[in-house]
Amino acid sequence: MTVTIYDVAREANVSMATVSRVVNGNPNVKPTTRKKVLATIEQLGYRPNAVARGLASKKTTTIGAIIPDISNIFFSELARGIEDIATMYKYNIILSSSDQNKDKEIELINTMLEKQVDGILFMGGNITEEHIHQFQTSSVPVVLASTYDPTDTIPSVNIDYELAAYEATKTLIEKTNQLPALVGSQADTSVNTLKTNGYLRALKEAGMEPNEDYIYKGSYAYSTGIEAMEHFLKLENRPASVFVMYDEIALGVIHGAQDNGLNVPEDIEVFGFDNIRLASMVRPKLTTVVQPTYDIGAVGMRLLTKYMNDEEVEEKNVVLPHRMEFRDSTK
Amino acid sequence: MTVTIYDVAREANVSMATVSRVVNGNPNVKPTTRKKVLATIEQLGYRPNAVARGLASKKTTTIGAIIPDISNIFFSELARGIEDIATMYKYNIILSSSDQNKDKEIELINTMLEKQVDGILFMGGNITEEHIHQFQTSSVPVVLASTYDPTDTIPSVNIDYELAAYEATKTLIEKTNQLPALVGSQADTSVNTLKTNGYLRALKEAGMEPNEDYIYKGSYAYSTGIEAMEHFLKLENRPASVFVMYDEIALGVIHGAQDNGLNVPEDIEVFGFDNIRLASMVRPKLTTVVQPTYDIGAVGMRLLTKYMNDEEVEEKNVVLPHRMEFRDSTK
DNA sequence: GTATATTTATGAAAACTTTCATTTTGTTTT
DNA sequence: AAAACAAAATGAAAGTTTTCATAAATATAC
Repeated sequence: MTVTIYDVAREANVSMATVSRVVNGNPNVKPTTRKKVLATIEQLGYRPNAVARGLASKKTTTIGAIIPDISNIFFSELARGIEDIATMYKYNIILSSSDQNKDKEIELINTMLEKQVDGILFMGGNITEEHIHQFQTSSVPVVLASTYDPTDTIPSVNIDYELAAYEATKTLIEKTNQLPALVGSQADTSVNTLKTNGYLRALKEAGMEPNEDYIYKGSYAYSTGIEAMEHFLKLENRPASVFVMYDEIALGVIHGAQDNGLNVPEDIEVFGFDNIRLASMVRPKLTTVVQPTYDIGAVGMRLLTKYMNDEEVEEKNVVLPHRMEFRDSTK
Repeated sequence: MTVTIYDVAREANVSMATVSRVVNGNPNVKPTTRKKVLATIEQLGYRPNAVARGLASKKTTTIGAIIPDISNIFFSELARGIEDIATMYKYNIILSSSDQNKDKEIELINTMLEKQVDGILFMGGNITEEHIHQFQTSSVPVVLASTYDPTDTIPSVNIDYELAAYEATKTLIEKTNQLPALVGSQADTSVNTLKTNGYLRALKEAGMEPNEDYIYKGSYAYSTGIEAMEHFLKLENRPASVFVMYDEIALGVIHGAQDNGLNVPEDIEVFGFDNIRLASMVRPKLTTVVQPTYDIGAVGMRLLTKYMNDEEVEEKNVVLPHRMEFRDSTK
């Protein structure tokens, strides 16, 4: 039914090996033979079977990408960075969302290894010892993207989340001379921890004591920002500024303020994190930490290709630059 | 190096066939044998090779998804719908962005067929005869999602875009008694055509003539909305309302109006399309056509599983319901 | 206890391509 | 024309699993 390399070989009066060479562009084929084989391929409508090729060559030209949630605007942009570079290097991507659920993450890693991917790009929440063990015993290279491994064992691409959060918080302190609030996600992920640490470090450096009332953590969602603002407004003294760990939540904070009659930034300043596309699609436009989202994916993928091709890698743990973009949600 | 089914068979003193049966849950294995095999598998760390399995069984439990742009918030939500159902049925997804470029689309279809996917979920721009020919000669089933095939040849999941655009436009006409403007994407895609047709039909029915000055089409981008608004404000008479073919562009329209001192909806009413998450993350919240984005993906994937399992399909071309959600960008 | 049916296990073939060692063909040199 | 060399082509193995026809073992019926 389906045409195989064997059919082509028979029809063109050559061996399978020759057909294989023609298909793969190996130069050791006489031009006339190549022409004949190509014609037969065309005529028979032969299409190489990548599964058989994968079995024979032990290369699938497919990589696995494990991502917390593809419908999340941050990760979908990151995914696009991965994809563009993957396409450039002729790889396909098996993409799966893990919801940062550890069991699902481990399961996905195993499924991908069974499918014989040539490499894995992992974006996750918390890297546990079990993760590291999986990665280290993996038969193919693994690269982390936007995912912090405290042991720096696994190759990775990140920004300095702690530093960025520190800088943003420090800026708010300098602007207002008051204790900034912190709003974020309560999920137990390394990135969350780092951002919180940066916030605390800036406070400490300014001689400020953290105030529990000024820290609000909920789910990773716009609504968390609304809730946070409602919480702050119930307080005797509401904060003069808020550092928000994610832009999407920051939008909620802004709207929570506005919906309660406050003006941003006059009454309260808001500092976001990520610079998702929405950040400048909102009024006032959001001041935020710019993270090169697309590039994290692209550089991560490029790093993975280096490992897959056994190229020399000069920097195993890449830290990309971040910066603060001052827009209209801060004074 | 890697342990194969053969190693397990030898070590457990059974045949490969028996190991295969244990791995695949075939009941024709004596419990004691199963236990022994399982123990050997555990001990040797055997992991089935899905590529070899795919070659032998002619099933890869992988489907291909071709999507215009994974970083687009609409498609990433659709992708999540696909993924959740795919996971439910134990399929993995090879996901690729086509940028609605026809050559790339065709190339991706071929790559995926070479990789022996069990089915293809296609989201694209314009379905040409070449597409249809590809799909019809494909060895595996194909389902279209949010992609209109004028010939209704290929199974598909959509909403009635023409009707939805008609209804939205009609609503604006009834509210304002004036000619609504149209803002959208100029890309030559079937969905764009359908929406434009719906707009024109509502005009015609109200006895209104389309006015070129009131139609602004640009790229699929927030900035197009800003530009459109600037264009309208240069006109002698600016429109009283705008039907926008995509929410993201509609946000641009709203901000373009606001940045020029207009109030929405008092000075100009804005009607969007899609109901992306951002629609209610903006002030004023966007009135829009609600499209069940996630469900289009989920239903599309479910439909594909039916074709892959040779199940009976009662409805080849599924049309999901849409509705209008009135929020604050219309009076 | 034999015959029959059922369950369990097996060996070999099939799936399709790449790879590698080897042979054949063709060209150049002397 | 023989020898040496390079280019082109080949055959067979390897890769790992599923599948199918068949065999062996066990259970059931008479």
